[in-house]
Amino acid sequence: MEDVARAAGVSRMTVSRALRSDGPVSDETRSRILEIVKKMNYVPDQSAGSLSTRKSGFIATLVPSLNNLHFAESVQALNESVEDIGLQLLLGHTDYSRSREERLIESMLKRRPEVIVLPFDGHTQRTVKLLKQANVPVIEQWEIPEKPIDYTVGFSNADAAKRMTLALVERGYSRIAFVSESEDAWTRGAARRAGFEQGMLEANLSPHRQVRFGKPPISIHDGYLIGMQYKEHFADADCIFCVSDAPAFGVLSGLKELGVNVPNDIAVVGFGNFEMSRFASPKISTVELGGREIGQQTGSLIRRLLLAEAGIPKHTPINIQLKWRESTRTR
Amino acid sequence: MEDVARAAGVSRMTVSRALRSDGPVSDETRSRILEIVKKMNYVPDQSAGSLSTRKSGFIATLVPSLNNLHFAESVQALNESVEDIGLQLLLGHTDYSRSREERLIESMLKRRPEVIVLPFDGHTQRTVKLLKQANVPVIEQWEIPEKPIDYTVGFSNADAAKRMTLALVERGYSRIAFVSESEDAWTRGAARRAGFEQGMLEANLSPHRQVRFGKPPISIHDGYLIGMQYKEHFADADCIFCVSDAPAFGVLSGLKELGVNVPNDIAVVGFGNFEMSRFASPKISTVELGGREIGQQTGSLIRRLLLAEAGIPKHTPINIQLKWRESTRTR
DNA sequence: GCTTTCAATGTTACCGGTAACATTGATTTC
DNA sequence: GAAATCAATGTTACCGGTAACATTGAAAGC
Repeated sequence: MEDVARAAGVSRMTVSRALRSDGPVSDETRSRILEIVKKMNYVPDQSAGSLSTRKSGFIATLVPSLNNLHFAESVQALNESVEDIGLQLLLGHTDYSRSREERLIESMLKRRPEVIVLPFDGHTQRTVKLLKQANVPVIEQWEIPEKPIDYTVGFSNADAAKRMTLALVERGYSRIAFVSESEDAWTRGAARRAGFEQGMLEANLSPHRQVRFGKPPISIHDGYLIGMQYKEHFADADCIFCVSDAPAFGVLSGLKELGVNVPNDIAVVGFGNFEMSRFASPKISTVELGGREIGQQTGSLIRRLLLAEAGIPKHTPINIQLKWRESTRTR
Repeated sequence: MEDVARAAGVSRMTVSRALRSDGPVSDETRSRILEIVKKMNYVPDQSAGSLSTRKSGFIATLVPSLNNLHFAESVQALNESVEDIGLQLLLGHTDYSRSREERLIESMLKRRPEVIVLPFDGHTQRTVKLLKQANVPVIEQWEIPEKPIDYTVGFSNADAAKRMTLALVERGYSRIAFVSESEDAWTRGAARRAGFEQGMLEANLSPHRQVRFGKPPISIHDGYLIGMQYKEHFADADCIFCVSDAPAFGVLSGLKELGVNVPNDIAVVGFGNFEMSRFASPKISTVELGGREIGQQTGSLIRRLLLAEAGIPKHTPINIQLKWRESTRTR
């Protein structure tokens, strides 16, 4: 910057001003400086600037995994909605591990992010402490925590699963089985299971047809193995409701291999509306979660937070939708 | 840091040393300082440190899109392989646009990354200029450029497609159709198409059975629409080779809807080995690219670069594999 | 014509760390 | 016992920007 200033015959400060579009510099001086900047290929060092302004321009962003289009989409939407105001995502994936989450947050805080965005899936005590002390807005996404740290953007997985369950009952299914992970480490999965149980109880039906298999996150392959055990698990069921589309897709291919017809012999329902569900055969009925919307809403929430607007709501609800396709009968 | 130093009765410098595991500080002093750090919840500011050491700890990383498990996996693998040495990814997605790529690089350079990782898919002239002037190692991934900027990690898409084509011929297919995007904006797709054509010519077969449809990146839905036009496009073909697994999956569901049997009436082959291909019905034969391996190899390359090791090869080749499944006949 | 005002620019200090060199005091060496 | 050595710690300056205040000179106001 010194070099540029010298070449332009001004002080460093004037160069600094010329580079920020709002700085009070005469048009003539600015254009002269910008020309020299270009000629000398000068690229300002944003870290140095951040140190002085105390604005890092970073958003610490955690996702469970990129290996899942939900999250990837939501990150992409978030990025798109904040990049025009010069914000950068610092991305990390927790791999569904709370201790990894804690470690990531600890290391990201060293970069002084202006906002912290993370999925809610339970946190360690230390994570909560770190987040609170960071003195930075925290946005928890996807599932809504009972005790939010700060802001939330998401929906209730339990309510969504319950809604689907009751809709299935309304469509004539009564012996509905629920497929989920063998552990409840994955909070959102556990919430969906709870929603299923509530729905069944409310309809006076048994919530006890459940298959629990596979470590979170449950995969297509886990679903396939479950599907292959049709006789054992689903002989008296009329519908298989899966905790996510991945196992639903797998279950379908297992059933196909056994010659079990969906939806005539049994219905299959997923959760999440992955792209593959639209193209499975039969196409899978599922719950659409709006990953893009979560990213976008988080982005606009961040913009408002950084402008220090007043009256920003603590919770931004996201709408879910039931998608009916070929894997269920229509009444 | 000043506060910690005062509380410990030492100078700031000693605190700084105590926080870096290698600093020459007596064990007693270090443990005392670390205790105070913990009690006061002091989190050092890495930007300030970077300014002084001139090491940002950032890796600028571009991907075409996160909306594709290939890239997501490779990013995840890269991240895992460098996070233990304290490196952070600055992630951006180009959305398959070169001007977006240019803009992202420009903005990331302000963070003074220590390495730049990006997919090769053609660059603008200005991008190349920016990269060269940045005076930082550049790693181009996936496709191998004819004129690499610096380091490369990847494989030749043309060779891979040619290999698959010749293998199909060997399996008895001769009237092979190739499905790809309507534009060649996507360099890797164009390379695959070129490889297909070379393979067919080498086998003395016609490379002219081609369907070009959809904007890059071609989607499952595009494939579906293409599959639905079986009579029009594939009446005299015996195999459909798709530029990626996404359209292959879509083609399959289109054909199924028309009652065309795969592989008896016609074979379908993809490229990329997406997870869905293993669970489609029939399961899709495809080319496995090794996204994780690209991420890992890039990670270990970066480690060697930052240690300034000697004799680092400019190119790291990645192996591809042909995966034979149900969508093709075995000879 | 003299003061006021204001836009454009300059000066100084500081953001929060660390590099490089200086200092100190105990231990080793002969 | 004096000099040499070395581990532990301190001092000073600097990394590359910007905030905050100071200065300057031309235009506006009376």
